[in-house]
Amino acid sequence: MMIKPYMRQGEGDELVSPLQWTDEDMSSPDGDTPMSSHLCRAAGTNELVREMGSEDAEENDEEEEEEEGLEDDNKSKRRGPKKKRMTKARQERFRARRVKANARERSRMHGLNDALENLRSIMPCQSKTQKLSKIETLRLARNYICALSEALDGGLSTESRVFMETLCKGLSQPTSNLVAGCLQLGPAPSVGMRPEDRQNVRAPPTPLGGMVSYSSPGLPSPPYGTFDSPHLLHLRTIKGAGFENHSPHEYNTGGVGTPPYDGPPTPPMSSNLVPKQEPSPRYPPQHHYSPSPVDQGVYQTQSSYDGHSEGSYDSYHPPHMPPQHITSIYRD
DNA sequence: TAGGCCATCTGGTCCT
DNA sequence: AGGACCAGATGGCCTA
Repeated sequence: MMIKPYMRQGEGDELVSPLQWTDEDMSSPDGDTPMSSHLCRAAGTNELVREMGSEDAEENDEEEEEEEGLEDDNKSKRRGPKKKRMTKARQERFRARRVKANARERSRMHGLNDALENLRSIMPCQSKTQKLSKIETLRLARNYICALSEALDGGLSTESRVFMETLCKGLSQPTSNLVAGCLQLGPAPSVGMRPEDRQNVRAPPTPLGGMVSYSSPGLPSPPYGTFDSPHLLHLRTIKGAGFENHSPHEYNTGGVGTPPYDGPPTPPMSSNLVPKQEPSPRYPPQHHYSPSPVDQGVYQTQSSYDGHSEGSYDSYHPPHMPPQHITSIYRD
């Protein structure tokens, strides 16, 4: 159990949140520095501290009920709405509310995480060793939907390079590598994979008779997961199928300063893709994949993801930008 | 050690 | 009044 800074150790191992602190907790050992230091640390705000004066804790209940709603005569007159004094009774109510609200919020976030986990579970790429982060899960999900939509429209083969490019758009390099690794699995799907990931490998009913073969050479043998091709729709491959769909994610301003998501495809699938090679044995199964400088050279191009805050990630949709044509040396 | 990711607490706002 | 939702703040954990 993590000990949160705003918690204190209870009697046993249990942790006590500020809202469960007793009055004693709210006073420093010397007795004159009440909860302010705790709560300021806890919430990054001193609003509560302002409301909950330490003197209130000294008052007995009768005084509290009596004072509630009364004005504080001896205090200087201040503008703005008067704040009710935080009596002991109000403190208790406040704590109870806060504790309940915290629990609800926790529960809500857990629900959100569960939903995200469900989403992860249907993603085409899964790895037991490299869990997709929340943001990457959402990005990949969006890409996946876009790619499948394109495939449904018949403009994109699920085995094409463009399909993978679409999947990798805006993803971080590690995630792109994961996707690429999933797609690169050929006749010997287990080669270069971690043992725990190998069991995930399923032979998909692809026209190629195996896993979607899609690789790039510099791709080190990975902690990659599997590309769950049965998810895919295997449509006819359209020769020379360009990348000219018009879903919003394809529009970008290009170049540096491009909004995080709508930039050019993530490097691994981009212009540097080279013919497939045997996975390198230099990445032992236990080693978490970390591209060597050489490998990075293979995969690293301008990433629209890096260097941008995530704040504007999904909010930016250049309205009337022409679709980007991906230049590629790759040929189907 | 810096940076990414995460869980949690918190106060504000909106809605019922 | 109370719940849902949201965003900010904070600190722990992990990895490069």
